[in-house]
Amino acid sequence: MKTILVVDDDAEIRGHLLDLLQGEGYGCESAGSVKEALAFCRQRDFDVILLDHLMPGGTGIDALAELRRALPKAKIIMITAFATVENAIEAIRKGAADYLSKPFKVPELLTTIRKVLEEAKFEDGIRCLAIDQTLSALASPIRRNILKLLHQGEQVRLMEITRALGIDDHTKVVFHLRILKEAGVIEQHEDKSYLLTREGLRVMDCLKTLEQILSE
Amino acid sequence: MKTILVVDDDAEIRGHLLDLLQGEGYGCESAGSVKEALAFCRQRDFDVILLDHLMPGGTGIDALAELRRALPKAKIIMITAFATVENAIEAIRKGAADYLSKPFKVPELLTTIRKVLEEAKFEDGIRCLAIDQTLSALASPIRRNILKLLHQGEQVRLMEITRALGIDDHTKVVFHLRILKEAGVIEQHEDKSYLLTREGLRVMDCLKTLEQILSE
DNA sequence: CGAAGATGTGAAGTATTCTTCACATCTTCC
DNA sequence: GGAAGATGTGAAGAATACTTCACATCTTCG
Repeated sequence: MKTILVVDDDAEIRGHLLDLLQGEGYGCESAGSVKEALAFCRQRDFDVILLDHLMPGGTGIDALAELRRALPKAKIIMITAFATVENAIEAIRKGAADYLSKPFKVPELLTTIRKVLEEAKFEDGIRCLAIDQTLSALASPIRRNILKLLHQGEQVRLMEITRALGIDDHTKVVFHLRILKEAGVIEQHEDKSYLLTREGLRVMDCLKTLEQILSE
Repeated sequence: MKTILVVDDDAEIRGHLLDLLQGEGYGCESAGSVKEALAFCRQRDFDVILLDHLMPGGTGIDALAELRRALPKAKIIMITAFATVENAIEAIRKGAADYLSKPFKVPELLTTIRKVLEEAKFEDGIRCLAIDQTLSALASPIRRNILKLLHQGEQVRLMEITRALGIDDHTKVVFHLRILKEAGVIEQHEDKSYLLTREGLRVMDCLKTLEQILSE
């Protein structure tokens, strides 16, 4: 069941939305303040957060950043009474998934929710795919050695890698380089030499941490 | 070439040892104080550290801890003029690889160095094996899902995992659980339920970092 | 006790990944 | 220009990893 957190200071609106959304089969909670919302987010996960733009003690825009930090995977829909383009742009820039202006019609809200949930599903799929590929890439000692070499050497050419690892068949190295390239941890310079991507660099940090964990 | 750092406040002894070890084909540096030694360790790596027990400004025992933190992979051999069992035990407890008492004969020193280098090679092999196993374990989505389940649920039983993942054949889950168990990230309670090991918990942290990296 | 479910083993088959080899193209350097 | 080396592709075979199935044992509960 998908879960939604409604954040609005107006108790009546909260009640309406809760009834409506629960009727649609969503799991719902509501919070009357940003503080309360953050407390909820620390306890449990939500798929969607409906966030009113005008909250007592600061705009919802400030809350947006905090909520996103607390639940990076949650999709946040901003709701505002006074819609301006500027507000909308700012909200989207700060990471809101969508933007609705009051008064909105119920079907409009529901389609918006369905839309962001679809997006979430898609992104989750992508993420899973990416981590799968990255971890598969890291699972081979040969590939980890290649990465270590690139980590030290900055830019290294195919035959340098091949010889450094003491491999006779260079096509074997090509095979593993391709896998690393497809995983996005290495890339190829115009002059054909290989180097770590920014992502690859950070993956190496992670690998180092893992090595430390495993060596107690 | 294997490298050795000699830490002793007596310049004459340092000179002797340096000549001797360089003659044996080791790459050597020497430090007259713990501070100097730490400075070296920050710059570069050593395979072995020869550490005199009695250093001005504190015993070598204190230095031992600091040096080990600076270079976790270096093997430290403590050397002392007044050998006592207590000193030796304390040194080993604090992580010294071996213990020599002055005056020692040259062959004795050399065999000790060779011995700890052999140990290091062995441990390095073990470490490689461990990281290989761990990463292979993480490379399968099914196994990562199992880990996530255990991470949330603390203790979970086989059929709970099987059903939660929507798998019909429980022996498939058994297969993956065995791999996770062999990798040391999960263990089995007496009542047969599975849970993360301490190591597994830390590996999950690492995995979370990786996920964040890959979702930018 | 005995049926139903939980846990697990081992073997056989399937799918994937890895290696090897034959060959193609493109540089580099004399 | 052409020999030598660097880089790469694609296919076939070897090796591993994964799945499935048949079956064994051990709990649990009526």
